Amino acid sequence: MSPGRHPDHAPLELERFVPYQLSIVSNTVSQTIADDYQVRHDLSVTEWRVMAVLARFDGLSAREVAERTAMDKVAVSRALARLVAAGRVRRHTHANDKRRSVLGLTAKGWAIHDEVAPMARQRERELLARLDSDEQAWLARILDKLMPGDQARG
Amino acid sequence: MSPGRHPDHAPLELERFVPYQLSIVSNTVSQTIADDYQVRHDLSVTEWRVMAVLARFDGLSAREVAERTAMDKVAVSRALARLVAAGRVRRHTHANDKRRSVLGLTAKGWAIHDEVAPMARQRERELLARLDSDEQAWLARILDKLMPGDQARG
DNA sequence: TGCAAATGGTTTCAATTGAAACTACAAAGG
DNA sequence: CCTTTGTAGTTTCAATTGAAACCATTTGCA
Repeated sequence: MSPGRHPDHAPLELERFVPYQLSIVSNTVSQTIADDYQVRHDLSVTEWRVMAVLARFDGLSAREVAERTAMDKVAVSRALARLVAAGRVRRHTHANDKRRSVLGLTAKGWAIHDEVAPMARQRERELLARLDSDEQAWLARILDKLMPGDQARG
Repeated sequence: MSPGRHPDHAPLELERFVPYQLSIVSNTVSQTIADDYQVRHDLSVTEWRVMAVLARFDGLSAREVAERTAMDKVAVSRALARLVAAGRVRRHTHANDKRRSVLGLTAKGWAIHDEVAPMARQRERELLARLDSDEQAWLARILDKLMPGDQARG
């Protein structure tokens, strides 16, 4: 290598670089879903994730919501503040630990959930419709393997 | 109300919902790359993308950079402002159109590129190492199909 | 020509986000 | 008890981002 020069630059081909592709695909998909119904309900992606988790697991604390949504506790705290203010989530204090909150969807929250969830599934279907069934199966398998926290599982 | 599942409402299983998985995987991967070298060089992901594109295509305008990085023009403008200020990108005005800029990496820009690009590839390899070679091949194919702008190509 | 519309790029202002500090409560050890 | 340390959750402040307005130049066309 001659001094002071950079002879073999081997530039990255962004459009074939997997982390870049993932980011583009992910952002496009999330944006499509967000545009469609979440803007309509004045519901951010983070808020929707919190609602989705509370729909499955009633009575979680904010920390548990954070764990299950892969969001940090500040983001969860802010999402919850909005959701509670909007009457979509109820929050009361844990009987045996006054630090913890006990969270759940209200009737209004369920109503929104029941409208948004099928739509989200529909968007997922539309995304997957661009793949044939082999590709769909491989994608599911690949994403399972790439999800963090899955390294240990065979 | 007992804690637990609400099967009648068909709650979304976030961890099997493809858009969610994509977002988690994408963010984790990008963050890993960013932490590693880009923070070290005080280089954001957007700045790195601009540099990667200019490494391949010398003399692009800002708009062309925006097209090739899937970023909006405001983000590109800001990234360029920082890159030019840091002496990593040179910018001059197009001879026949004084609105357009003509962009390229400086020697300093190339030096950073030549350090970051191999590292980015290495991280990509580490990601893909979690998949077997069948899965790697399918992932490449699937991402190509899911990349926006690819719908038309058969 | 001359003037409206379009284009390339930047700036502004408000909303969003992230990191660290902070409050309140709980648990554990002396 | 009382002090230290840890945990749940919120607030604060600065940095980042996005949308719209903006400026300069070019283009289309009467």
